[in-house]
Amino acid sequence: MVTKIGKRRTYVVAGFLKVLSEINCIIFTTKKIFPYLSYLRLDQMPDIFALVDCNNFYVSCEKIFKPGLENKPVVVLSNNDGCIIARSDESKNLGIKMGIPVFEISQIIKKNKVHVFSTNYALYGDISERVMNLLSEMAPEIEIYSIDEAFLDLSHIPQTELNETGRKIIEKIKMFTGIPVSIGFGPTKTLAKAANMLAKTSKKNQGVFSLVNNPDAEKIFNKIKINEIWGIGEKYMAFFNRTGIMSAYDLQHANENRIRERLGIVGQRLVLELRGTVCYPLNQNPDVKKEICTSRSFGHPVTSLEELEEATASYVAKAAQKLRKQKSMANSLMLFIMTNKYAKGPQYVNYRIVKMPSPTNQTQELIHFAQIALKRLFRKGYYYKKAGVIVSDVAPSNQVQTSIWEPSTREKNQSILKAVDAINAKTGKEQVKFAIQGNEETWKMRQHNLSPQYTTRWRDILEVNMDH
DNA sequence: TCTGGGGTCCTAGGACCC
DNA sequence: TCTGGGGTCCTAGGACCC
Repeated sequence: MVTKIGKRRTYVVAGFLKVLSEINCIIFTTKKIFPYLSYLRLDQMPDIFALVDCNNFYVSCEKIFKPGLENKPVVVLSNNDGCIIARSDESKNLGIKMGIPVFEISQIIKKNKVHVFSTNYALYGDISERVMNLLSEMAPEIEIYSIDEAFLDLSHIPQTELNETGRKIIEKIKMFTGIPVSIGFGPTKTLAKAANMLAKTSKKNQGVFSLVNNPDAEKIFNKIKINEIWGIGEKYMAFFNRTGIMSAYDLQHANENRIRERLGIVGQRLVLELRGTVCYPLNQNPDVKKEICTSRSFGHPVTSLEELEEATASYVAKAAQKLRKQKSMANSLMLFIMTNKYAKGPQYVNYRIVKMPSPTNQTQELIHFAQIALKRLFRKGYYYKKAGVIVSDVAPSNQVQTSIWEPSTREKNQSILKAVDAINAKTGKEQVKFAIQGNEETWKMRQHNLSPQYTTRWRDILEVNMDH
């Protein structure tokens, strides 16, 4: 009798899967006719997602090479030494909030001897790569989601071994890179994210938490506040609070169709993911960017066209180099300049979009178009604070349509730029650049507390004194 | 008197993320 | 004195086509 039921079950499950795969085909062909079905993505759905997140990543990177910072309050600042963008636990306990301008808490910093670092992307980027390489070895599929986070497909791990696997991963990352990480498991990305938050917030979880068939799910979801859920920001929170949806539990049991009416497909996916239905599969090659932005605030207010020309040319050069690195070309370029929105003086914000005659990734050409845009944008008599360039409509170089308007100098310039990129990559900075980028860099951002590039520049590598 | 209907593509802006 | 930077996806509406 028992075996019969067992067999029958298997049959039922197999039949269900078959139906599912058929639905899958139908959905792909009819998605356009029934867009409301588009939340269903039945291709490659892992059963168990893990989210690995580095704890206080930038601060942890600084700590690797300065063991004396252990148990001390540490913060890392944004570009231009403007805002707090990373905090050690000790700094969090001092009440230092994420994202606030550093001058607002100068008293707290002084009084508690908080260690302050300028942002050091060269270092963080390199450490990140090491962490991600290790993670790739430990899972069949991985999606690098940000500089300090990755989703793993751990469907092959038995549920009973999840916690142990999590602890092993933590140990390995710590041992090989010195970076502490936390891990959350869940049947969807949204739930893995939530589990990760719980892994971090409770000491007794020791950095690992699973929401895969968790028997206390109801109690746990009741405690998760609506704004703690991945994908819910200020506006959505306001909407949910108005409708009386305050916790993850409330949202799980909300009327899906009503949410869909008000928040569209994004809202509906939130509900489904919380219920355990995968709407966001693992995305394994998100690397090629669709647009590339380079923008900076200036260290000092800028008034002259010449300085703006230098600064924007430098930003364009960076963007062009990123384009070449991912083997892409851009069809369109956007340039913007703005005054300091916090200052009292007259304000000016403007942008200009240039459609280029043929797609390119050559610095010279892009600078040329940016300069045209800048001359049209520029107004005398303002104190400019920030400028930036965004190249968009990006396509792979080998798929680009050639045009009869293509400059005849392309090929020659291509080899020049190749050499420039090679030299600059080797020295780790802009050793070779275009004359218009200037040399003074009077506009350059402030970075008063920059740590050395321990892992990416020869002269910054630590020396160990064997005498002690 | 009376003026279609269905579709695609593009873009700007909004919302979110780290 | 001082207030970051770099992305993605979705949607509504306009332009355009037949």
